[in-house]
Amino acid sequence: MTSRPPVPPRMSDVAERAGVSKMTVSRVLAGRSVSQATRERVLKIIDELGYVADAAAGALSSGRSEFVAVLVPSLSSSNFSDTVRGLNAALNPHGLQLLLGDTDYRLEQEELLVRSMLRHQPRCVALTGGRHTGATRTLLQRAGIPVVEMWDLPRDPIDTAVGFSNATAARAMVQHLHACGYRRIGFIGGASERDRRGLDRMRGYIAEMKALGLCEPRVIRLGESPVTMSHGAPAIGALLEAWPDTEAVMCVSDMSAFGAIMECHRRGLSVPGDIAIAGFGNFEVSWCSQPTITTVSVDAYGIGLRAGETLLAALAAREAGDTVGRGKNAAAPTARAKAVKIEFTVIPRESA
Amino acid sequence: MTSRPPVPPRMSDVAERAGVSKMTVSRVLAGRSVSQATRERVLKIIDELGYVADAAAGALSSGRSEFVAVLVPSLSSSNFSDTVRGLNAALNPHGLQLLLGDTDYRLEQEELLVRSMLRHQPRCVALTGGRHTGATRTLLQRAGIPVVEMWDLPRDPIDTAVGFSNATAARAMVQHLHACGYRRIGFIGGASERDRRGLDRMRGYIAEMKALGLCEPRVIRLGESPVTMSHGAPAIGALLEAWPDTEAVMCVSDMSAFGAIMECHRRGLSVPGDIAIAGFGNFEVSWCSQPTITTVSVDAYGIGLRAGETLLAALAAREAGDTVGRGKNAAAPTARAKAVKIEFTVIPRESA
DNA sequence: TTGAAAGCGATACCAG
DNA sequence: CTGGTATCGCTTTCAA
Repeated sequence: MTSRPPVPPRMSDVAERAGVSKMTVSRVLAGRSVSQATRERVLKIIDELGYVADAAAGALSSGRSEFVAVLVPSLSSSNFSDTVRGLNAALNPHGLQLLLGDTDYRLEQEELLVRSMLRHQPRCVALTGGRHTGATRTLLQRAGIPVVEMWDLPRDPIDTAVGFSNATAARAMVQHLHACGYRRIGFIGGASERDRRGLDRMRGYIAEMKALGLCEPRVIRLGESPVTMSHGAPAIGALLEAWPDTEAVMCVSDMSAFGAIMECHRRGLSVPGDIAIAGFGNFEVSWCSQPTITTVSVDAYGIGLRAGETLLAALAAREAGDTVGRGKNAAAPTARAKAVKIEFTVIPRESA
Repeated sequence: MTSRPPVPPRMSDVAERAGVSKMTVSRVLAGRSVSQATRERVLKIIDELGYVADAAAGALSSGRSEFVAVLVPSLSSSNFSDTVRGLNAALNPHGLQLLLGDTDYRLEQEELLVRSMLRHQPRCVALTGGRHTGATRTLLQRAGIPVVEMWDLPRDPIDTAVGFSNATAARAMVQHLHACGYRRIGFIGGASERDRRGLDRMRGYIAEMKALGLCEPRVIRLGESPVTMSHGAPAIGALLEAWPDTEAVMCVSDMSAFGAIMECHRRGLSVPGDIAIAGFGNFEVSWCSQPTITTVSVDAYGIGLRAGETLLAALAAREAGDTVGRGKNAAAPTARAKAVKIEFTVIPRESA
């Protein structure tokens, strides 16, 4: 007991001390059939030695990792962090480890991250949105692994998709406001071209305003995505300056809506008395604030959960149909590409 | 051109088509000195083939990965997601990839995640808080890699720490409230024993109440961590029921404070007219809400940034002092364990 | 149920 | 600046 070896123990060390072969140790770790006595002995030695198996070696040898590449536009948005939680809830029990990346709403960044994550041979990939660079699509297709696109239902999905139409959801909100009797309705959102879901909501708003024969669209676009609470104040300020007679405002997100409502309070405008304000997302603030905020509820966690399940199903199908192995038939295109539609609901509350 | 091979190309394929050895390809990828002409040719082939290097093989061969294990109690808390952003900002430029884990405030979960992440041979580890299971400490020590504990300044750090004393910060807030003239001050926080930082804030509150000779501590503990906006309403309800003459309330987090303020509005109590309410964390809501919320500002992003820098420094020191190699001298304990103290500030606003 | 041998795909090291 | 060779630590595969 002079000094513990400075090099971490290997599987062969464990095997030696347990008087078995490496393979037996490997089987114990993988939970494969090994006699009860042997298993216990090996486990004991592993514990004594503090042995930690090397995942890189395992991945190289078996040709499969336990990684799932996950890309979201922003980790600070509760929206996407809920989706990540959902993904994790679905995938963790299957021993899969999320490799998380934050694209900052930039497609080039997404491409960079995909490229870098693909180096780890992920079992599958979850992306946000339906737009990607050509290279991203190519990379993913060549990788031949299941892919799911979240939060949108792209016309031409890479593989599978779990989401909803942000445009349709926005139209539903305009319809709701219209049904409430509002006619001069404005929209405030981010200025970034990169936030496709935000843009889709804006487009939905515009389309529905036209469809209902309401006033010309009144759109204010300001600031970066994701819009936060501090977005609302200047945005509604700009809106009211441009169109002082606006009756209702639809915001690209509850965060913005909250900021707008607070600004109205500061200006002595009552909500919805003087002006109605609606949000999007059903974030916690929308039902905790005073007044509570009318919004569109989307199950962000559920999107992650369903996306995870979709990936698991694809992996299972692959296991069944393939001889597995280092991508032998990996090129076989997932012919059963499907889309999972997530429901949304307009939730009328006090603010509109 | 009948059909593209279904198996992804290897480095040897690239080498062959470029008419060079694997080593040259490897050097090109690693950015080491290679003649300009050769480099361009290799790069071109890589692009044509869509070659993606296998990180597992690289890690096995070189004995080092590009992973950094990061564990936070919750990914949904903007607090920790900001810290993660900071870490990423510091580490990404150095080609390091975060391996993110969510412990859900549970030490056993943390241990599980550490164990599983250690299998990937991370270059270093960032943990949240100063309390861990014995096994976690042992695992980390045996791993012999730099470790940083964030958000706390533990008495006996595993290696290094970047944080502040939550108790001291809470005391500062009590002092501020006292200086404002409030005497009957209450505290509302979560009920979970697992949220150490929340507990430390509560302890700081109690200690300072005693130190200032104010009333007996008035503590309400309710709900799980992290406390969210919806925590505040029931919590302040309970507080006012138990001690109706309370003049000021200090909340474990801005989220809770916001919920409490909204509840006061519902009850027709003015803040701070009828009751003062303070938060903790300087979250966005604290300066966007109406009234703005008095709080303690902590640079969550900065904690991540500094933690990342601390890890980078440790890695650099290790490179310099060691012959590197597969953990040869890896056991050499980081004798220069240090702690980085992050400043906090009480920010007086409208609510208190 | 167990073991021996043969790689997995890259990098380190040493020559040239 | 470039190439050959020997691993790296594990799992696969096949035999016993």
